[in-house]
Amino acid sequence: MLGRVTEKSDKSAGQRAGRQQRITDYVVNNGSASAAELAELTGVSVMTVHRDLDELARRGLLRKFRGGVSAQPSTVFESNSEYRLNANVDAKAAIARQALTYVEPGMSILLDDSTSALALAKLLGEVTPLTVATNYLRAIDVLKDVEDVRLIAIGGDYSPTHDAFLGMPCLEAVERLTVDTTFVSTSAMNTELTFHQEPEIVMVKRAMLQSAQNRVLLMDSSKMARTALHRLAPVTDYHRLIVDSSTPEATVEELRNRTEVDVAPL
Amino acid sequence: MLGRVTEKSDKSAGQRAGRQQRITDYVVNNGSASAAELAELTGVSVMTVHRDLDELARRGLLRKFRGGVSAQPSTVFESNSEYRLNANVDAKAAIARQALTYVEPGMSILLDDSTSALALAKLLGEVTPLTVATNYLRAIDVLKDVEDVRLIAIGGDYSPTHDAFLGMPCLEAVERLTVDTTFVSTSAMNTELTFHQEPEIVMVKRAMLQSAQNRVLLMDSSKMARTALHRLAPVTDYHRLIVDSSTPEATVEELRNRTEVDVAPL
DNA sequence: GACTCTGGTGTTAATTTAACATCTGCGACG
DNA sequence: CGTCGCAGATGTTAAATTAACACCAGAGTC
Repeated sequence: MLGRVTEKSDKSAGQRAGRQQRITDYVVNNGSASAAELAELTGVSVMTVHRDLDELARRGLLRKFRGGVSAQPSTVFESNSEYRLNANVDAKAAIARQALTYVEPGMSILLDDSTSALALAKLLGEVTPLTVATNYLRAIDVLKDVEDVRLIAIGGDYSPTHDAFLGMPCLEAVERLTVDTTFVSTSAMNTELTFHQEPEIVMVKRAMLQSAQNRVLLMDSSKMARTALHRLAPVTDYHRLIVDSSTPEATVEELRNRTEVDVAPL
Repeated sequence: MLGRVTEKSDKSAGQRAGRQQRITDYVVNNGSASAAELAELTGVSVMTVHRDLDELARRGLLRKFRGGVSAQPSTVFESNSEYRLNANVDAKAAIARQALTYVEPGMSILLDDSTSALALAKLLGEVTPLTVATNYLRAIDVLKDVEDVRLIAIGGDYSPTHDAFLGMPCLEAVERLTVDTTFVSTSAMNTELTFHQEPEIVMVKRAMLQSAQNRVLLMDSSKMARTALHRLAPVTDYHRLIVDSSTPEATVEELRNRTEVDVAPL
């Protein structure tokens, strides 16, 4: 408690974010860690570590248990909103750019709570006027100030890990809509099926697909050749599939047997 | 730890159930209590009280927080499987008896996770052969040994508070069935609508109603003139409503404007 | 009768938490 | 320009909770 003065004096405010990042990295690397261990690592009291861990656990990055914390199983970690936002940004941007070619002024579209859909949302200002419905809070934040976009927020139970509105209220709201095109993404797919590990999310995505004339699936190559517990829909249910350019050629060929496939140019 | 010998010696085994009952009563009366307080009351160690409280909380009877436990809000408490089993047994039995008149040999029926449906399950051996599907574990236990009843268990995520299988797997299983008659109950209704406070349950009941040619609602009078957060279905969606004889005559008349109503004789 | 086995309980030490205390910027205000 | 108070982050302390182990009584086995 005395050898810490040097650390504290350099910039006493706002170190919290950095410390939490350091904690997260350490735990993800080691699989788990005790509170005392992390206090040692960060040079801060055990109490403060606990406060950090509470926050990180609430955000869905780590899992807390008596004796310390552990990293989330990868499926959970990767479905976390914060994590996803930083993964494959270039591929997602390219996919979104390609998807934009299917958006025309005057259309109504539905976006799910995926980072790919968010990337698309950021481009939608280019083809106004539009009507856009989504349950993804980040997309809502992006779209709310765009001129000539009629934004319909789909409400529901707020989920902190997804930063989105889910549950039955969401399902009912989606079921009452019919749009021209739905753009969705998901966390896992192979050449036959799309999957997701969370049943709540599956139900929302299914409802969204049902509510559209046209269904477009946005998938960056990191999701390919993976499965998850719950089946979402067969690939043939989508009218079009947009993938990024690092998707294996063989996979693309396989997919072309099932539906239209666009490879988004970088 | 020494003045307790008398208590321990009278019958050292199996006192756990009684003690937990005493704890539950005390907490429900007082609204809340501390672990130390309950240790004093029951004459066991704080550790043992904690173990009891863990179990009671897991069963959904009490809510645990740091510093003690509190009673569940009444809506939660009343939707608890254990509680419901002991409420209005006579009315439920009479309703079940009446409902049985709509069951004929050879039919396929669907039962939800209600005590009324359980009461009906207990009578089904009288009109075999039957095909019975349910997601309620207690009903499964009742039916599994009945001769000439083909029992279809509807699986899903197990919910300890309901003692039933719910969630998406359950929904999908129900959607794949079509039965002659569904018997359901719910926790609240007025003369126009039926309600339930839990969205998961609402979805399951709705799916069950969809899967049936014939929909029968079983309601004892304690559920009348109450509402809950989520709407389940309008009264007109049910083909028949069976109530107990202590339902107010005016209410029965109102309901008769909307659908067929049977008042079950005691 | 001695043995094991199991389930319930008590004891202890470590962990976690709530509540309070302290410190540090930072803006308002005189 | 000082200082007042406020808000946010952190440390301190005492109490609550827990895991792990120890203990005991009854049921069954040999």
